[in-house]
Amino acid sequence: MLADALLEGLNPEQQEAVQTTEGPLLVLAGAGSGKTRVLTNRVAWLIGVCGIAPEAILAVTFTNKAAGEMKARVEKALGPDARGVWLSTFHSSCVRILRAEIGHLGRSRGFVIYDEDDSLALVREALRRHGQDPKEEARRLRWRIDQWKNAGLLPAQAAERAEDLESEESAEVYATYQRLLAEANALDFGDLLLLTVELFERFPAVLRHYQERWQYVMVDEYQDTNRVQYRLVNQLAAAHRNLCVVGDPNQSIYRWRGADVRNILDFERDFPDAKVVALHRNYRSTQRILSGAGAVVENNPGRPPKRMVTDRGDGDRIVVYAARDDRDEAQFVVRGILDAVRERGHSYGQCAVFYRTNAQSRTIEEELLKYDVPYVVVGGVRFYERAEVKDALSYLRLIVNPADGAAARRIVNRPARGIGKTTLERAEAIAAERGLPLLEAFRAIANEESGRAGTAVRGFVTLLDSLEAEVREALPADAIARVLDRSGYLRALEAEGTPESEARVENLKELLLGAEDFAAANAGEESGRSPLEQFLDQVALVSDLDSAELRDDRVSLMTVHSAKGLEFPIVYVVGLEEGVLPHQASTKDPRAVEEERRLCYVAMTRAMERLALTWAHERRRYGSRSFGTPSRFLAEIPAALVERLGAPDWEAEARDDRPAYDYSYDQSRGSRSGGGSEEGGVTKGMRVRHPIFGYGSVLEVIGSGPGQALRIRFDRAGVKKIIVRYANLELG
DNA sequence: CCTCGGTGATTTTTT
DNA sequence: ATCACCGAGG
Repeated sequence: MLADALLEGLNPEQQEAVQTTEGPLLVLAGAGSGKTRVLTNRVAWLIGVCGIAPEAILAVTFTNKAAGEMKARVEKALGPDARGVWLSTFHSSCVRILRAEIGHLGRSRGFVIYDEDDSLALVREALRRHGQDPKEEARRLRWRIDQWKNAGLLPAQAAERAEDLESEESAEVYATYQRLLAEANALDFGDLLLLTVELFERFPAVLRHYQERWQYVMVDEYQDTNRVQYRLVNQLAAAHRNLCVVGDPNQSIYRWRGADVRNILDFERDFPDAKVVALHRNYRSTQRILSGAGAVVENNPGRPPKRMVTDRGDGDRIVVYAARDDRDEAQFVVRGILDAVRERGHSYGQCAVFYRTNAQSRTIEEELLKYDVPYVVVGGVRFYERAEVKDALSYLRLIVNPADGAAARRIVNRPARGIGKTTLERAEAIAAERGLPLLEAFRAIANEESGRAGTAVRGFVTLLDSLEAEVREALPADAIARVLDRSGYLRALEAEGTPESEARVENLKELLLGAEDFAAANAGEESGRSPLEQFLDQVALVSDLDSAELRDDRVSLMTVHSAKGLEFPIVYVVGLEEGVLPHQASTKDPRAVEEERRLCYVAMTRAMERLALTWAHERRRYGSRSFGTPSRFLAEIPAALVERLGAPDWEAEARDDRPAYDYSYDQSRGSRSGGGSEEGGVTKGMRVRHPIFGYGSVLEVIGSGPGQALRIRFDRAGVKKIIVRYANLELG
């Protein structure tokens, strides 16, 4: 009976994927092919039909949201029987394992999890200890360390592979960074995975325990796994070899974060006996949308993807709108949405706007506001990364783990209590010298110094001590409330009385509410760790106040990356220009362009009924004006699928090898806007390209009309004075 | 120690 | 345009 229910409504391929429980299985799940349903039904099948113990199943996803969704669906099918399944993200799975086993690596189980900010601060500190200036280096190096970790390289291995002096030095700082992390009893995101893999490698008996436990392993979004995740999955599945991975190479969009699409492409090589099931029936989009998206992604080299088919009918053509500028583009989008809602019975919640970069949301938002269209921007600054929220949490972190230097550094002078840079630096020097945690260094100052600084530090240390006594065993919400009150943080914020400070107070209230919810949801769970500790784990690993983002009565705005996994009846993808999508930074590297193309594919395949792609001739970018040409991806969509709106026939020109529009400043054409007017004229700060000197910035505009000259600082050739009329300059 | 103003850079970001 | 960071001055 349950068996029938679990197969009902599934197509033959989906059924096969659900029923294939033994041995390695690769499910190639194209966009909208009902992948989540297959995964959840497969879990339910294993338990409810095959009689496998829930405890023997591990299913990992990338996001909490995906994990939560699957968990809910499995529980719906099976009831409470499903409880024992480990269904969580890579990172939380690793946290659970490490909380139990990290002792083997000589580390304490009470570790805290550092986010990007904390980790950046620590990289700075590491650089300082190497006598280097942390200014410029820090961001880049943090990135590099992250990449090393994604690739599964510990400092020693990174050093081995260093081919130049700079890499060697970086690897040394990496080693110091790891040491500082250990001293702070902290792990960064990358460590969670890397140390788990290391643990399993060095302690086979520990690995064996988990291998035996998990007879069935499933991985979602396998195309986005990085090398460490790959190793982890292979370690865990090695004994039973019941490994099911699900993914779509065409939706691999996190290469820049260390994801390695080879993981999925080589699955059949890794497991020669693997069964492969391809889900190519699409349940989301109309045929035109599907064919258009497929035609784009087919331009990537490699095995051409299997064409997706749908039974949703042909649908409308894909609209391609050539806008005059970004405002016009936004207007087009908003008018279209208003039309869909007023004339065609759609709700705002069924409409979405996707863009390549967050900065592009501004123009769209302005226009939506103008017409009173309700919207929500998904993503952007994350809740738990807001300064005030991090401040409050840092108090808790420091109370739970006095070794947490990042937390101490953060709150020692927040609210302002007269402990400035000088004092902080002295504390850090003491910490480095005597090998103490930062907080202990502050204690030393409090005990040893009598001056103004000493008094201030004493105040801080006393505050912390009394807070610790009050709060350590408290419930998270109480702890936060007390911290905000006793530290004077809330009072200081309220005293400011600015709109910003009010918003911060609001955020803190939201944090309190979130903490209360957490306490309600997690009452009595897990052993050994205080509610406060559990709460801190949770906020470190949850990207946002989870849900409540997509609302039925609001238009959704988000980056294409955030859109992955979602679907909307009506979709606008804006900014389809060279330099935007594909992004400027990606155009030099063919592999990066391929990823941009997949990004375009992901964006298009989110649409169920109506899809519009827009580009703008002219766009405000970094404050100044820039001119754009239609994205190469637009030309890859067969004309028969497209309805072209807006400005003139760009396609004929785009087929040419030249840019679609020639905005050269030569004598025959003058400036684009007809010369003289400010509209298209050259202004200070503008970026231009000279046929001989290359790119440069305009320092000064001298005169006007035919005699107009420019002083330009060229990136390579220095400052030169150029007569516009003769120079054949291009904007760029 | 705090605040203001100049400087530079500026993709995407599940955890 | 905007934001984060740094250095000079209050």
